[in-house]
Amino acid sequence: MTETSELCRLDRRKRAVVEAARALFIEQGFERTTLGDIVDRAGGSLATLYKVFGNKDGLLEAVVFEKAVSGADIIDSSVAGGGSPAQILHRIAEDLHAYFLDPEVVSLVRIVIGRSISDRDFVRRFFERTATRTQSALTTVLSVWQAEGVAMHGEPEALAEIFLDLIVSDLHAEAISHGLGLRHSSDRLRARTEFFLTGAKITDR
Amino acid sequence: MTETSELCRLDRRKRAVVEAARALFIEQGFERTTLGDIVDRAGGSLATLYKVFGNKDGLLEAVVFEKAVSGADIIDSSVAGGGSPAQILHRIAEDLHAYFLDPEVVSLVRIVIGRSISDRDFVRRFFERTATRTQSALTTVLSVWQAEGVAMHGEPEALAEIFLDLIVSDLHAEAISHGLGLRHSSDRLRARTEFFLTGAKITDR
DNA sequence: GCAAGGGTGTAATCACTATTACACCTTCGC
DNA sequence: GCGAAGGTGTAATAGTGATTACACCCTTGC
Repeated sequence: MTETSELCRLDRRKRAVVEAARALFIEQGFERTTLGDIVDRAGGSLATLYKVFGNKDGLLEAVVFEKAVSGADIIDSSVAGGGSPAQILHRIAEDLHAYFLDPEVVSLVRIVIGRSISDRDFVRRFFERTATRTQSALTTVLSVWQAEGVAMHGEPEALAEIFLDLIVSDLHAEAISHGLGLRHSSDRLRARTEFFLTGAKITDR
Repeated sequence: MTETSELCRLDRRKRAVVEAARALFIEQGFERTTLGDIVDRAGGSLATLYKVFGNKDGLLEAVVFEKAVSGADIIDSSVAGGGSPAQILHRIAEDLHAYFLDPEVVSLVRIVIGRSISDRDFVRRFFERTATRTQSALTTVLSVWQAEGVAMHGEPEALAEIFLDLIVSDLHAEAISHGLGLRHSSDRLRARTEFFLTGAKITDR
């Protein structure tokens, strides 16, 4: 079987459908988007969509998990940049914030929350791949610092949780309030990271 | 109010419908609850429901805004209890937390978020009555303390925001993750309040 | 008691949309 | 070119559920 050509065609179709679906879900929400809308936008046919994704829920799954990236990679690469704990935390804060406030991510989160009422398992899998993993990555970073002799007040896990709450809370707020006049300036972010450093009694050097 | 007799019949009906609707919305979500379900549970008739609430959206509005209490009252009564700033903040934290983690409140928030995609105005009004008002109440409290000479590091408004993020973030997490193994112990709450006091450099007398 | 008007129960209406079925094309290896 | 395998377009199917219409039954003020 020379599947390359087969997969290629199918794959292109798949991708086009997922992309159209994502755009429409973000724009109008999951329930309000009809499969007809999606096919109109993506081209192709309803029959193919059903063959590939099974049903509408399967399509949502494909859309969501394509974008469900954990912040762990962001944290790791921020750490790799080197510097003092304070410098690294400032960098992590900025990078995470930028990622989590990406409008597409926010919209997807909003959709996932909406579905959480009827499908708990779905939302569990989503957050295991995103929030949970991000938190353990940060916990690890703090633990390592602690082992290296960096002074800090509190358990790494609890501190990681607090830090993420301070930084990512804007994602929650955005997802919840739909951009209700939040100011997420760079200064504000720096101030919060400083607040964290003070609260955790992490002294730079 | 001597109108009891007149209002009584209609009012009783109204209340029964709102109550049934709330229970069902919380249980199954807004979209999955049919007006038939509600009438079955509340008694009465579909015709009355339409006469009183106009349509399904009107009913949701009635349900949500009945429970949309701001945390401002909670804050005010915590303050009225007296004590040092630290003591008061600990009390506020506990009371707010208890209120915001009430399963009914969490479920309603989840529903509101779900609707936010299609109806921004609705969610705006909801959060203006709840979160926004809570935050200004706390800002006022901190400002007063500051004026009275309590040392603190940072603007009252920014600090109020941070405090609420630290304390109420569990509401977000609950609403978002649908109770994905969160531990919200009393110790954890106290630790976070302590963290806040340290970060804000508020010294207790 | 008794009309009148509000409340009730039921049965349409009406629109919508996921899902399936099916008969026609396209592509692609040969 | 050719013949499948797979893709496409369109038209059912089918279930749902908001909304409306309407004919009945209470309550209630007289």
